Amino acid sequence: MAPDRKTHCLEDLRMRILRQEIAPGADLDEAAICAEYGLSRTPVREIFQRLAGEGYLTQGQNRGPKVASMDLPVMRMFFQTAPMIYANVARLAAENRRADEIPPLKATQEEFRAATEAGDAGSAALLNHRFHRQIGEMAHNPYLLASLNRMLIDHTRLSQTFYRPASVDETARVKAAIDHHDAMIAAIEAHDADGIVDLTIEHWNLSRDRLERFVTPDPLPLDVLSKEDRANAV
Amino acid sequence: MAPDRKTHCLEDLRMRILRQEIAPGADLDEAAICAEYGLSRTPVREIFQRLAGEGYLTQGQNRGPKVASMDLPVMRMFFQTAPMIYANVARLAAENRRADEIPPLKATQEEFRAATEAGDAGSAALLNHRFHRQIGEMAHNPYLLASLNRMLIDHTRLSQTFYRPASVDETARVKAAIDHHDAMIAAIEAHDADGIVDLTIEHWNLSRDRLERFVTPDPLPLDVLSKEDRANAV
DNA sequence: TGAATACAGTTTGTATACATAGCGTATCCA
DNA sequence: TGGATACGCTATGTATACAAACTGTATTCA
Repeated sequence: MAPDRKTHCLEDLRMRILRQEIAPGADLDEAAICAEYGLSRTPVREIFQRLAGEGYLTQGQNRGPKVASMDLPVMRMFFQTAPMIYANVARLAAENRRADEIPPLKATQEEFRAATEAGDAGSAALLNHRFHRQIGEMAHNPYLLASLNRMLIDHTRLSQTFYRPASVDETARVKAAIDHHDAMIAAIEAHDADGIVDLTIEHWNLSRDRLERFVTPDPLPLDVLSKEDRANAV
Repeated sequence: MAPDRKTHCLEDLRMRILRQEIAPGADLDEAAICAEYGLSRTPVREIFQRLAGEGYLTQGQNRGPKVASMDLPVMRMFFQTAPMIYANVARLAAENRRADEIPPLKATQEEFRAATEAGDAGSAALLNHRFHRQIGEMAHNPYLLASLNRMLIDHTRLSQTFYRPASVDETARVKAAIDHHDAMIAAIEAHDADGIVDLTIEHWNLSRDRLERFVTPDPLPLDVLSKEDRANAV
């Protein structure tokens, strides 16, 4: 059915952007997407509008849509703003959550746990995204939700490498993140606002360390080139 | 030219929603808007998508667009969240503003001053909206800007009565708001982050008092009906 | 009489054809 | 040879026709 194709296109584009399969700053080819998803230009253009509204894309006048970029000034803002938004959203979620919102959150967490254990890094990042989005919705605050959703787009894009642990140390970090989620669910369920703020800050610190290492990785060793090579290099 | 008509339609709908000429919760008639602005359905539908992304409208599946409602739970969140967002945006604006962003802000303020002096309540509310939006953009923080813009939609809708001062006391409040704006411009220009946070809180408190009075007005006098009338009323 | 279903009218969604605007290239002139 | 202009191509924007879905009403059957 047609709406299915449209919904699929929308969600698939979101996913591809979050997984950086479509890189930040890349131009989207309308015709190619029409062909790929079997839709005409009209619904595809509506999808572009929608994704632009959600912060996945930017659109100029008479100019194709571009995937939202992640340049340095914006990244600075990301690290500066994230803890405030995350902590406040979490507090409101603990205060305002409805009982029927708990089971879906737990379900996401189980899927998330399974994906990390299966080593499915891409799915894990997406499920982590969904987990935090669900908490955002439980806050029932449309104003903060707007910020949170934009933060999560960039957070998920940045964290693509996180769930692909390269070392024992990083495996431990992923396990810690899963434990945080469990504790966060418990705190939300118990209406423990102060508790979840602490947990959220802790969770953020874990994430931040990893993200900052990704943004500013260890420098390459200085002596990879022998003196002769360096002399010949120019 | 066509883009002009489209842009005009977009901005005019925004304005009509902000001024509550189209009430919260109202359904929009696609055909009527096409006819009114001389556009076909395609661009009008794109405008709807865009306005939905900005938080002016909500759209359901196979269902016409509705103006975003302002129900009680959301209003609670509004009052709870506004000072945090406003204060943080203002701080960042003072820290990150570029020199070329100051003159447009001053220009808006002059238009705003003129509108209040002319007693043009609708324009004043819209120019106040633009003033705070411009400060939001000067923060150069896309995450917080998303929250701010959504807050300003509801703030402007709520404040429709503000610039239509009914009493000497309220005239004084409007004057105070204008003075706040002047001081805020000076603080931003001076990179005075702490200063503008204080100003912003003060500005918010002024606004909040007025808005809360609008949301919960003084009760009607109890003795409007005489005893006999009440006896006959049922 | 009440409920359920079928049908008509309206509204929403999609496809396609057409119009316009931006962009690169090639050619011509100085 | 360098620059500028004109031409054609591609991509973006708009209009319209068609399809599907929803809504309200009327009719029929229990």
